[in-house]
This record gives sequence, structure tokens and C-alpha cells, in this order.
Amino acid sequence: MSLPLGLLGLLRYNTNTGYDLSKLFKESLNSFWHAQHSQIHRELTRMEEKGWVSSQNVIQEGRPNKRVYSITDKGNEVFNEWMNEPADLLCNRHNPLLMSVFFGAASPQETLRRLKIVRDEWTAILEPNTQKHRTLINKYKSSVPNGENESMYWQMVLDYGVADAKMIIKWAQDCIDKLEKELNK
Amino acid sequence: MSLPLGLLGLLRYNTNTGYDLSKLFKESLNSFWHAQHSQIHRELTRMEEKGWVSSQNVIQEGRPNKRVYSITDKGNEVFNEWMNEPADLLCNRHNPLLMSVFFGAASPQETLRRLKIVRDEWTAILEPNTQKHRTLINKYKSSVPNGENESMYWQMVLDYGVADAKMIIKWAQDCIDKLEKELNK
DNA sequence: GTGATATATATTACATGTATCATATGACAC
DNA sequence: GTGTCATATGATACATGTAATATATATCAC
Repeated sequence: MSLPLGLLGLLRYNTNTGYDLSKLFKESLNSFWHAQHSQIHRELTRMEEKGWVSSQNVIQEGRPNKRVYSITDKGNEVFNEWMNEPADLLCNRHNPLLMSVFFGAASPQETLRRLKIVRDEWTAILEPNTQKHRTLINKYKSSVPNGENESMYWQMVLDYGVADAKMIIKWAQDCIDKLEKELNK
Repeated sequence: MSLPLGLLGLLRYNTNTGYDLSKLFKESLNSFWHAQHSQIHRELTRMEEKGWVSSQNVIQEGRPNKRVYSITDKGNEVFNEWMNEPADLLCNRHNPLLMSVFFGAASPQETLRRLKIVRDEWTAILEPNTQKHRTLINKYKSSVPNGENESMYWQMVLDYGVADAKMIIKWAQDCIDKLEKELNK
């Protein structure tokens, strides 16, 4: 249920089109939830059927018409209920990286190569991503109602991302050291 | 594609029934991949259609008959190809916990309560889980062909789990501190 | 004037994950 | 003798995620 709830959460701030929600999603929630635009459009349609959002067709000049969604009272109710329901907090992971490491003995050289990619890519994006998110937090802080208050929570999610990246980089390096030692035996 | 590949990976060690694979999965891969027995049965059927595994019906006394699967040459090929293909290493996450923290301003008390649950539950399972996995690694090390060699990779996955849990516990505590300070203002 | 990029929504098909139920038997506790 | 747990597989329905394609227009670079 997290996708519709993410959309409801964002719609609490502002009315928005599917297209803009898709971009907003990428900017804000993408570090912990990935959704494609086709999924967002489908989900919005379903949410309208359920009465959680309503939409208005807006005719534009020079561009395709757009459909602007807003959250309904019922949508707000659903969102608030979810905020008080037991969520899947110790969430199951589906992690292809660990799957491939687990069976790494089948191809040690390849596993080593992959671990280096993981280390390098995470290292490369850690700083720029942190900066980008910090900038976005500041932007939304002033443009979203109650943004000053919300921003503490956004910061928590950003902190998680940083801690996670650092953990992965260190873990990958440790694995690389072990593997290289083993392969050079 | 990770589920079928996980099953192929396990079938390389031994022939196995869907039921046993389901249990093995829970013991070994569950920390980074969750699969229900119904999904495993369905997947095995499909893999047999594709010729990646073959099965034999074994009549048992006193118990329901069982279907024993073994990996085929083609299955081994598919598995090895996958070990050399670019995997989704910087994997997307779908993390309901972070989703709920992100919108935490909608219900600070509830968010605080959840973060405490997260901290406590992860703390409670960290030690026992580590022990359990260490025991399992030792068990499989001697019972699986090439187990001595494979065990280094299993250990890496276990290390990841430990580092991840510690990171989450620390992060949750930091968030709790911040939130309590804010709420007591 | 051609191609790339951004705006905007929608459909199709398939892959994967979750939840619940159905079936069948043996062993064990109460 | 009843209920629960373990063994064993499967069907059904639905929810969710991914991939690819279609349509239509404006702007900008070359």
C-alpha cells in the first residue's frame, strides 16, 4: 500500500498532475521508493475510483491537456489511518546484490568486480546526492505548507540514506579485502 | 529474476523438494529475499517448463508424495550467465518504514512510537540472528559440496545483515533523540 | 529541417509478490 | 477423540512493479 500512500502524502501539500507527481516522487521519495510514471498514472486512476482523490481536466495551450489531482477528505482519512496503523517496519528486502554475493563462489572474479562497482558507485553518488537532497529540502521547506515542521522528518530520511551508503561502502571494502587476500593465496 | 536464480543456486547444492527449498530459503536467503511457499511452487513449475529444472515424483509411505527437483544443464547455464551479467547492484528499495518517517510530521507521537519499535526489535533480534546464522553456516559448510569455499560468501552476507542492523539501530536512536527534544520543547 | 529534450497521459503485457484456501496424512499432546 | 504441528503441493485472486509503446506539442541546438 505504500505507493498510493506516498501519492496521498505528496498531494496533501499541493494539487498536482500525474506528470509532476512523478517528478516529485523522483526528487523526494526515490531513495526509498521507486515508482515508474506508468505505475503512478494507473494508481491515480484507481485512487480516483476509490474516492481518495479527485481530478480536474485543465486545457492548456501549446501543450497536451493535463489532469490535476487533489486529495479528498476520504483520502486524508485513509492517509491518517495509515499513519496510525502498524506498518511493515522490519521490512523484507529484495536485494539482488546480496543474492549475487551469496552465490559468489560460483564466480569469485566476477563477484570481486561487482563489489568494486558497488563501492565506487556508492562513493561517487554519496556526496552529490547529499548536497542535492539538502538543496531540495530547503526548497520545499519554504514552498510547502508546514514545510518548516516537515523538514525535520525529511532530514531523517536523508540521514538514513547517508548512513546506509556509508555502511555499504565499508562493507564492500571489507569484502574486497577478504576476497583479494583469498584469491592471491 | 532473483527468485528463480536463488532457487537454481540452492539446487546446485542438492536435489530438493519445493517444501524443503521453501525451508532452506527461509534459513539462508530470507535476510535479503523473502519468498512464500506458494511463490516457490509456482516458480518451480515455470522453471520446469523452461527446462531449467527437472522433477521426479517420489511416492512416500505415510506422507503425501513429493516432487524432487534437480537442476538441469540448461539451468546451470542460466545460473552461470546470471553470475556474469550486470545485476541491479544499486538496487531500488521499497521501504515502508522510511515512507512513514518521511511523512512523520502528520503524526509525531506515532512516528516516535514506531521508531522505538524499530530500535527495540532490531536490537532484540541482532544477537540471536547472528548466532543462528553462524550455526547454519557451520552446518552447511560440511554438508554442501564445496561448502568450505562457499562459506566465505555466506559470511559476507551475514556481515551485511549485522552492519545493516547496527546502522538502523543507531539511526533510529538518533531520530528518537531529535524527536523527543522537539516534542519536549 | 532534423533530432533531442521536456511536457503530458495512457495502454498493453508481463513479471513478481502476497494472502488465503484446499487437500491429505502422521505424530504427538491433552 | 480432538486439536495442533509438521509434512507436502497446489489453486485462486489480487496487488504491485517493470518494460515498452503510442500519441501530441513546444523549445532548443546544430
